[in-house]
Amino acid sequence: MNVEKIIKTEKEIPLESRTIIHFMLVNNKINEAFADILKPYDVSLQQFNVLRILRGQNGKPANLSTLNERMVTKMSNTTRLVDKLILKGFANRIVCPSNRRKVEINITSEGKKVLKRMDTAMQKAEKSILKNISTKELEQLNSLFNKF
Amino acid sequence: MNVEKIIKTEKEIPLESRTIIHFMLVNNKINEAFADILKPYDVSLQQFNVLRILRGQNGKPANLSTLNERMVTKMSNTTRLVDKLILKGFANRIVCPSNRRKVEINITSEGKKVLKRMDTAMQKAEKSILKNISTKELEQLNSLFNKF
DNA sequence: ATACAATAATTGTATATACAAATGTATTTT
DNA sequence: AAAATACATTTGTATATACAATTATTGTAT
Repeated sequence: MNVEKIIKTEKEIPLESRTIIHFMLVNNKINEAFADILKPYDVSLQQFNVLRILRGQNGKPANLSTLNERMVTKMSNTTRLVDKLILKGFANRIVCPSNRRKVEINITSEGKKVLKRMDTAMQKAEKSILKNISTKELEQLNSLFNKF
Repeated sequence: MNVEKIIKTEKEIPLESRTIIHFMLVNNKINEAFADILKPYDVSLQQFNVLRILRGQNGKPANLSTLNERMVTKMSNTTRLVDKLILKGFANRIVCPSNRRKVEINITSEGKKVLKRMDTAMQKAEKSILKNISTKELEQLNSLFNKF
């Protein structure tokens, strides 16, 4: 992935800016790859992320603030994201009996079923994205990312 | 930046997935920092990017496909992005006389003026984002990103 | 017990983005 | 020259996301 070629510039980009642009380019590539995988299932990457969180609860319902805390990309309208999952039959939502301000969200069995299929496809995509990166390099990336 | 802490999970995340999640977390952080800087100017990161491309043209007008080629984050509706810039008085657009299918987009002097101020603020943000990263590490990141 | 503040989620509204279809123009083929 | 194709952009429509205001419920202070 060559930055200058992709954004078609002849100018020398300062190392700092170049790194950030590079960062964004790789991130876009990853996001597009994942979005492509998820498209047939009609869920966004964020919706997929929430489904995984819900499954990870092992039956214990999640409320909105829990979801927000755990989402990789936090966002300012989880209510509507969950609306979409419910509409698709992948989740359900009831008012929390012990605290009627809260809400209890669960993944449905249909949601689990579809998520399982998505998982397989997503793992394949992950492998493909990282096919040129060695374990040592993955560790390097992680420790560099820690500095941000 | 600790992945497990941020997404509040106790489970061990496989190195591959962890790297990608880490990637996204850092990217989100960068995007938020930049968005915060740009918010007072009422432009999005993509709009800022297009303004910079327009300025980089040095008076030579750009058409939509040129913009699309050079944008860091390509998107499927550059017409409307440019609409917004025109609405804000930062750009103008005329039909290309030599090929009436095309369009000629230029940055206005108002656009240049505001962009100059944004640049200063954005550079500060960039510095702050990278404050813990050495030159050597920046080079490492770039060469690792090349593998994607 | 009432008033006030804090918490949790929802709703309204605006902008951003994705994608397909449509429009208008230029080029190529027959 | 007319028809077909290719090109460049725009428009319609749907979804996604951001942010502020609102609603409903609970907790706290007087």
